[in-house]
Amino acid sequence: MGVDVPPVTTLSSVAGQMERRKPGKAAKPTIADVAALAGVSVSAVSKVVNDRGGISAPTRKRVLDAAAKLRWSPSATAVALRGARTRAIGMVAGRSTDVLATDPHFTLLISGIERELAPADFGLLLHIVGEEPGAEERAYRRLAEERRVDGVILTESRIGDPRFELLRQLRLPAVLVGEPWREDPVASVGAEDQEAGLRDAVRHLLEWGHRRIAYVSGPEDRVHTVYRRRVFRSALAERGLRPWRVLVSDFSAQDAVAATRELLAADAAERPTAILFANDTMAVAGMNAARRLGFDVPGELSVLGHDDLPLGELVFPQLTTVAQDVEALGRAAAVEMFRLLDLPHSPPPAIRPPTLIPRESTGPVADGS
Amino acid sequence: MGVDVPPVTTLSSVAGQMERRKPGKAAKPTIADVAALAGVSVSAVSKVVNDRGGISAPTRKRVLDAAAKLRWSPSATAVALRGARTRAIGMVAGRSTDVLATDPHFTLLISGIERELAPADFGLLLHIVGEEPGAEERAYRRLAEERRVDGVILTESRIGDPRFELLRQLRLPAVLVGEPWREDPVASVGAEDQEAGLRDAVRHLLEWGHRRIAYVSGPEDRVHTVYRRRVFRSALAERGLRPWRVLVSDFSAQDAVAATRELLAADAAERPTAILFANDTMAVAGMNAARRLGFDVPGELSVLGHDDLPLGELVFPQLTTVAQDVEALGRAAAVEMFRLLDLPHSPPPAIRPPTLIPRESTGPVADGS
DNA sequence: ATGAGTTGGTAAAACGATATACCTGGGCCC
DNA sequence: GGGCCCAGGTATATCGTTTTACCAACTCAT
Repeated sequence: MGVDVPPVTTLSSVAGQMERRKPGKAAKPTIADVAALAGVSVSAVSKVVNDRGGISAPTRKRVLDAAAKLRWSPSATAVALRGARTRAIGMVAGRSTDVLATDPHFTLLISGIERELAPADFGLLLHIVGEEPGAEERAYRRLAEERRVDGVILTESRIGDPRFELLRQLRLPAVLVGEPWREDPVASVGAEDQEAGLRDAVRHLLEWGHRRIAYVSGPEDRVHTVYRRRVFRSALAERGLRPWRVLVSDFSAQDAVAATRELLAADAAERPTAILFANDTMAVAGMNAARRLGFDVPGELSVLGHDDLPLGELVFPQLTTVAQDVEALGRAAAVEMFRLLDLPHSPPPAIRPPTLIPRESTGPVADGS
Repeated sequence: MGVDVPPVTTLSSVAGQMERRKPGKAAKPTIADVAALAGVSVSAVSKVVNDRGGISAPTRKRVLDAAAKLRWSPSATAVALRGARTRAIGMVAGRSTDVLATDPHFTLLISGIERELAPADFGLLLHIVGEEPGAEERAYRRLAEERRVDGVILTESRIGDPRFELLRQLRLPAVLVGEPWREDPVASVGAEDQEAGLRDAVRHLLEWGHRRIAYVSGPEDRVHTVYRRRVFRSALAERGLRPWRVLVSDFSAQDAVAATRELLAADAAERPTAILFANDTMAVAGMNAARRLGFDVPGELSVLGHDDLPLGELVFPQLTTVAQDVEALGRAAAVEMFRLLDLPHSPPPAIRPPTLIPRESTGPVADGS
C-alpha cells in the first residue's frame, strides 16, 4: 500500500520473453537478462555497472535503462565469489545479554558504523555470542573460514588480548575501537585527547572541595580500566592528592551497589565524599544505593558516571557524567576499515574528546566533612 | 597470546605442497586442496561435508582429517551462489539513533535471534537506517536485489504497513515480531496471551483504588498502540470505568515530560491519580517530571511503565512495569523463519505472556483524591 | 594503400562449491 | 559365466559475476 512498485507482471513478462526459465518458476533477473534486453553482451553490462569505461554514452544508457527496468543489481554472492570481496564487515559481541541490554554503547557504535557502511553498500554481519570461553574465537574463526566478511571491527580490548593474534593468523583485517594495549599490533581509532573527560571530572570535584574521592573501576583485564585508573591517579597527583580508594567491578549494577555500600560503611572521617563510577549504569545504581542508605546526593555524596547515556538525564538527580562521541568512533572505525581494505573512503570524522557534562549529582562537599 | 592455533607455516606449507598458487601469495584452502590431501575427488569431499552418504567410513575420516588440518570450511559465498541460499537473515531498523540508544528492546531481540541463528551457522545482517522516508524501503530492496539474505525479520508493525507488500513483491520471506494489523499477510510471532500484562496492570491500579487513570500511548500508526489502547479501555470497562485521558506520544522522553505536565496541570479533582506509559523510558522521564513538579510518587501519583528495562530497577522509586519476554520472541522469530525456509529447526520456544512486575512506583490512591 | 592507434565491443576463463550423471569392480543369483 | 545390483567413487555442468584477451571497424598519419 502506497509503495511505488510496478505490478509484478512487468518482471515475469520480461523473463518470459527470454524463454530461458522453466515456466511458472519466475526467477530473479541476471546480468544476462539485462544484456539481452539492452541488446549488448554480458561483459558490456558489467563494464557499465563497474564504470570501467570503453562503452559509448548511448549504449551505456541503454544498459542502465534495462537494468532499472528489470530491477537488477549484481548479485552480492556472485560478486563476492568472483572478486574475493564480500562487501560485509563483521562484528562479534562477546557480552552477556544483560550488559548489552543496559548499555547502549554497542548499539550506538553499530549505528555509527552503519552510517559509513550503508552508502558504500557494505553490510554489517553481527554475531552476539555469550561470554562462554571460546565462543568468541569460534565466531571469528567461522567468519574467516567461510569468508563471510572482509574484515572485523572490535571493541573492548583486553590486556594481552588474544584476538589480534588470532585475526592476524586468520588474515582478517581488524580495526579496534578504543586504545590497544601498548604495542598490540592492530589498527585502532580513538579521540585525540582520550584523557580530557576523566581529568576534567576529577578537577571538577576538586574545585568543589572534595578530597576523599573513590573510583569504582571496570574489570582488571580491560585496557581502558587500566588507562583510566592511571588518569584518575595523575589528575589527583596534580594537587598532591592520592585516590582515596579504588574498587574493581564487573560493570554490573549489583557490583555498583556492593561497592557503594562498602565505601559508605566507613566512619564519617573515612568515608569518600565523591565516587566516580566506570559507567553510567553503575553510577545510577550506586547513587540509588546511597540514597537508600540515607545519604543525600549530592548533599552528602557526589556521584559521577561515564558515557552519558540518555538514562543519566532521566534519573533524579540528573547524573554528572563524561560524554564520549561513540557514534563518531563507529564512523571512524568504518572509515579506517575501508582504508585497510584499499577502498575509497570518506575523510575520517573528527572525534570529540570525552567531555565532562556537569549535572545535578555532583556538588560542593558538605561542611562537616 | 594463549590462543590455541598451530603456527601459520602449517597452512602455507601445505598450500605450497600443492604448487597451485603463485608463490608468496598464500591463499585460503579450497575444497580441491582438501580433496588432494585426502587423496579423493572433490565431489567425495562435498559428499562428506554435506552428509550425503555413499562414502565409506575410512574415506570419510580421511576427508574430515584433511579438512581439519587445513582448517577448511566451505566458502559461504560459493555455497550461496551454487545453492541459492545465503545462510543469512536480514534485519532493518528504521529508528533514530536516540530511540535506539534509550531502548534496548532491539538489542534484546537481536540477541534472541542470534541464539537460534548461530547454531545453524546463519548470520544476521543488520541495517540501521535513519527515519528518513524511503530509507527503509531502499534497504529492503537492496537486500533482495543483491540476494544477500534468505529472509528478513521485522518489528514494530504499523497500520497499513507497506513493508509486507514490498517484501512479497521482492519475494523475500518475512517474519514479524509482534501482532500484524488485522489480516496483513505475514508470518508473525507473539505471546499466547498478549493482553495479560496490561490488563493485570490496570487491575492492579483499580485494586489500589485508582479511578482516574491516564494512558500515554505510542504513536498512532503503531499497531500495538492501537491494540494496547483497546486493552486499556476494556480492562477499565470490566469495572464500568472509562479511560480518564489518553495522550499520544512519539516514544520520546520529551513527549513523556510534556504529557505528564499537561496531565498534572489540571485541578486536583480532575487530575489523574495514575499514569500508564507506553514504555519504561517514558515512564521514568514522566515520573521525574512529576517529582520536579512537587508530586510524590507513588504517594500522590502512581506511575507504570512497559517492557521491564533494567533501568526500571535502578531508578528511585523502582518502576512498576510490564515485562515482555523479548528474547524468546527473537528466538521464536528465527525458528519461524527456518520453518518458512523449509530448514530444520528447533521447536518454537514458549513465550511467557507479558507479566506485571509490581515495584515501588505504584501505590494506594491518596486519601483526599 | 598500409600500418598504427583508438573505440566499442565480444567470447571465455576464472571464482569455490554442489549435484547430476556416469563409471568400475566386486558379490550374488540362477 | 552372464546379468544385475550396489557401494564407492569420479567427471563435469552449473550458479552469476568480473576480467583478460582478443577482435572488428574506423580514423589518421605516412
